[in-house]
Amino acid sequence: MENERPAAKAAYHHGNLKAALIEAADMILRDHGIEGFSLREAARRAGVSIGAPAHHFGSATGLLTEVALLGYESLGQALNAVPPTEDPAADLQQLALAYVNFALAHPGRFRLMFRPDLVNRDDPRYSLASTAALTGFATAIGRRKGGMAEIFMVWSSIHGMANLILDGKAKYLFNGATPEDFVANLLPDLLSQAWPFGAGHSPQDCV
Amino acid sequence: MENERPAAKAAYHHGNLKAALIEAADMILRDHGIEGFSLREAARRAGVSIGAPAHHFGSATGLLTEVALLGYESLGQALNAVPPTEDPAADLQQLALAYVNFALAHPGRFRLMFRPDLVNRDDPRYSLASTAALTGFATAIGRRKGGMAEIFMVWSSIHGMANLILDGKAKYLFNGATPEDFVANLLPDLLSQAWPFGAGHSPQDCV
DNA sequence: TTTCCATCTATACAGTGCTCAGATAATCCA
DNA sequence: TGGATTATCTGAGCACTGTATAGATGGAAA
Repeated sequence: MENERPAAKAAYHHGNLKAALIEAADMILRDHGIEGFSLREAARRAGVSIGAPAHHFGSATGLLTEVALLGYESLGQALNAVPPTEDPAADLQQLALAYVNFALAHPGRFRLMFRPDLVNRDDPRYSLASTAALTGFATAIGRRKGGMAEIFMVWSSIHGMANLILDGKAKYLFNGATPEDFVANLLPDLLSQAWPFGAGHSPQDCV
Repeated sequence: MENERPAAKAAYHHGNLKAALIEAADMILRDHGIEGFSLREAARRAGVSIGAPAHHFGSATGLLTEVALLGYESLGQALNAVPPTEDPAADLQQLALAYVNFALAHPGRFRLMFRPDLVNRDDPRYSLASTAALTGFATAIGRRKGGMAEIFMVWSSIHGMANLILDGKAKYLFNGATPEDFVANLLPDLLSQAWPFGAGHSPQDCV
């Protein structure tokens, strides 16, 4: 911090501005959410002039696209951290937990990743990062019962949970718990008791 | 149109500005989505000065809150238009269809309704409108298997579908179909085949 | 050393939400 | 009917935003 800023300010050429701006943008998302982001604030945090980001990213969308790519990468890591066991249904439940946990732990990133107006999806890296993050997830579903339709249904369910909780539409489930407590304590029970895709449920019986 | 605008321009007092601004904002959402909205553009469409809306709504959030209230009202109407039958599971499936259909038919409204940063949820009318829109929906779920947890799971599933489709994350299911075609033709099959809450599935077997 | 070029600064423009003094007219009251 | 009150709306101004462009800077290649 204290040994980078002066160097960055002293040097006309930042040296690593692109990475610094991505980092700064990600920090803004963490601190003030997606609505707190501005290209100028990112430039300010990197200790650089207003117009500097344009050279590296072209536009605000360009910078946010990079952050979204990192977001998908970190989501993929969180999902891949769930070790596959012999019980695909239990795995699926753990994956759901990891997905919701990620959304609550990184709401800014998560929201950005699904905002088509803020991210350039024509960037070929976007579809790569997006699918890469969900492949382990998709195969875990496929081990129970394949098909795009099933993957879509499970994903919808998980994604809907994350969004409803994140948007404050599920407060009646919290019982005064913090988001961390909710994911750690309440959500696992909720998933095993009422989630039709998780352990204790047999999708074959349902179809 | 042509007989309202001149009257609105001629008269210093608009006479019905509050309603006109809400209507204008809703039209902006329809035409250009949530990101195309601006308080100034709403004022422009109503043929009124920039500062006029502030008197009626205080802020942009104030105006958007009114639009969100209308949104919940129209969602409630769409869901209540689904007639209850003797088969609660089939009803649930129709409700899911209506929910997703609403989201795709009114993406601007739908997105606004779930944006906590754009809507004033402290307005007591918000929680009223929000819960009122979903009561019929909730009771239909309750007829199958009660409990807040089940309602949350079904809602999550439906809401997740709507969001993933709306955010362009389910294009692989479309097979080149338009959103209208998708809801009319493909989604019903998808729901009856892969949705664990719909007709053809017995939640009792799953639990 | 000198040229070249990527990088960054400075400035300007059009747009935004919000604030506030003042103009306007509808309404209420005598 | 006439006058005062009050809700309504205007217009200008402030601080902020993203983007475009001309020019300054200095590292790197020749």
